[in-house]
Amino acid sequence: MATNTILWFRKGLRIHDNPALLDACNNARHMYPVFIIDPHFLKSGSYRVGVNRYNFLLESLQDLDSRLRERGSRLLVMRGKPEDVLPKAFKDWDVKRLCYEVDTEPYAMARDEVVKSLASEACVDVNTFISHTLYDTAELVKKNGGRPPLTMQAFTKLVDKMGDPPYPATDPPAKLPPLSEDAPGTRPEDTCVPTWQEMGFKAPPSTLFKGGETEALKRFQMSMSDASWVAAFEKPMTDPSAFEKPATTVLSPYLKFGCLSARLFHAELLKVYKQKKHTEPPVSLRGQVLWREFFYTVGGHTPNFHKMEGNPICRQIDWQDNEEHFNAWREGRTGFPWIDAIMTQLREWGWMHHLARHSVACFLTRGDLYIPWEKGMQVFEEYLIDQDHFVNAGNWMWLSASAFFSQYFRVYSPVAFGKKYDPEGKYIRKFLPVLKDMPTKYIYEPWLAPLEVQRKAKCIVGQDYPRPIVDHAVASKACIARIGVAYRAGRPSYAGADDGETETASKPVKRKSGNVKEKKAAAGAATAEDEPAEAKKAKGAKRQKKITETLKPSSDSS
DNA sequence: CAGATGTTGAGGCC
DNA sequence: GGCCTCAACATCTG
Ligand SMILES: Cc1cc2nc3c(=O)[nH]c(=O)nc-3n(C[C@H](O)[C@H](O)[C@H](O)COP(=O)(O)OP(=O)(O)OC[C@H]3O[C@@H](n4cnc5c(N)ncnc54)[C@H](O)[C@@H]3O)c2cc1C
Repeated sequence: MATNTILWFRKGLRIHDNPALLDACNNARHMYPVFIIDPHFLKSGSYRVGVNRYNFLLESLQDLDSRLRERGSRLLVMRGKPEDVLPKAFKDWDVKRLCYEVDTEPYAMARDEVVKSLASEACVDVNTFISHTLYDTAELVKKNGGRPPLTMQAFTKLVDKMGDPPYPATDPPAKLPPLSEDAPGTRPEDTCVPTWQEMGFKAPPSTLFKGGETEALKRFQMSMSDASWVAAFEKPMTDPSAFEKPATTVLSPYLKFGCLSARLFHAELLKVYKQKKHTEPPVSLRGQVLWREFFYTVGGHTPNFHKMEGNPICRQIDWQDNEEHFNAWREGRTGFPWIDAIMTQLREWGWMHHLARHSVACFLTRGDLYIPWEKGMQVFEEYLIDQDHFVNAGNWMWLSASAFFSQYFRVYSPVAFGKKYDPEGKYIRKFLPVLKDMPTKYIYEPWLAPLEVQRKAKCIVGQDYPRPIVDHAVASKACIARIGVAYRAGRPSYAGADDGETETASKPVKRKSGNVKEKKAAAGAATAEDEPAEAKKAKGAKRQKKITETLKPSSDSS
């Protein structure tokens, strides 16, 4: 018997690969596609979202509405809280089934639990579908023995074991079940997509990227159309300073909002890979989609993933907040043009290249300022158009050497790193026009320019552009030393799992400290004197250096 | 338990 | 652009 259904959009702002949409159409007399906006939530200021991402969302809703209209339906943008709006709609529209895509973010899980119980009180069936991620991440965790894998290698193996993810769902019928036009609360003027002004933003959006499924598919097709580029993609080799044409796909905001299906992306990549020799995860383009899946999997199954405290995989480090330094970083006035340009791109575009994010994240945390990674994550949360809870937190832990990555002594230089890609500083000149006439020689270090040069460039350091807030050489050394102390003081609590310990307090590392130095000395001597020249040529011996053991660990007292 | 490896370091050298 | 060294962590493998 035909019934009335609600299709509740939250993420998954698309028509393609949308199993919840198919289910909501199934046997439906009237289907009500709903998106709920809580205007007070936004205005209360407790929600960290800037106008660029918010407007991207509004554009995505607008596009969704037109695509629904092409199919004889339309989007109802309801104002209020889900726990008020939905029960009322159940009654008003005589709804028997609520369909939506699963969202595993903590706040979404809590929200959906409340809605589920309200639906059950109203005798409304709830059908949910996993289509934001490639897999059901809970299944991945189960298959991995009940805990998420914490390295990309382990994760890739696990995914291999799982087999290919579900193929994208079929397209919905050309004609969707219509709304009942006399249904209360559905008048177009009451349910249209608001503007950013109506949502209380004062300044207009400045990003170049337009939201919506139409734009997502266009951009996706564009990226995939160059099969050689797709097949040869190697993430670490891409250029963070490219801005005329970004070096990576910029599909992230579309994947974040579900304007583009990750499964469609993945399936199309496999098609290209069938035809061509290709790179492999983690560096390949498919690898990038797996990184997203990785952070969703770990994040969705780790308590307090977005915090240091109470987070079992996170190193407990004695970060120190410093308001002055933090504000300088956030506002792009650290005095390092490479850093400040990236932070400007963040505010203006809401998107930066992955390695640009590395540069500024490293600088804020383990590289120079020693400020808590959570502070940086919150700034990204406000300004990124692709802000994604688990991905953002996971990458911030990575960069701050708090989880996943532990080579904290490898520090990005706020001067040298950018220069490698963009010796002329085009990227800096683009985002920091105050430096546009600074000679190339000084573009990464304007404080070194003689005053005469600064005058000629119409940019006096300390006046038109700030002096550097730290001496990188000094600051990075201090950071490395300090993190070293924190590392030696304890390990994240998950590490206790091996020997059955599960308490939350970090436990000290058991380690004999004596032998480290001896090894170093011996190895140094060996490389200098004893190594035959041809040994150096050993194929693929990139890191084979520390050669045959001339060192005897014998005298190593315990 | 040593040795290789880990998406993406810098700096020197060729 | 590749290779080496700097100093040095965690994890996997045989
Ligand atoms: C400190 C920091 C914070 C970050 N915060 C976010 C965030 O909030 N949201 C976000 O989507 N990405 C985040 N990233 C990851 C990465 O920088 C972006 O996903 C990527 O730059 C987006 O550009 P793209 O779509 O052109 O990437 P491509 O290289 O074209 O990759 C394709 C897709 O793979 C996924 N992907 C790529 N790299 C990563 C990664 N490292 N982790 C997870 N997924 C990845 C994205 O969905 C991306 O769209 C962050 C990185 C860092 C270092």
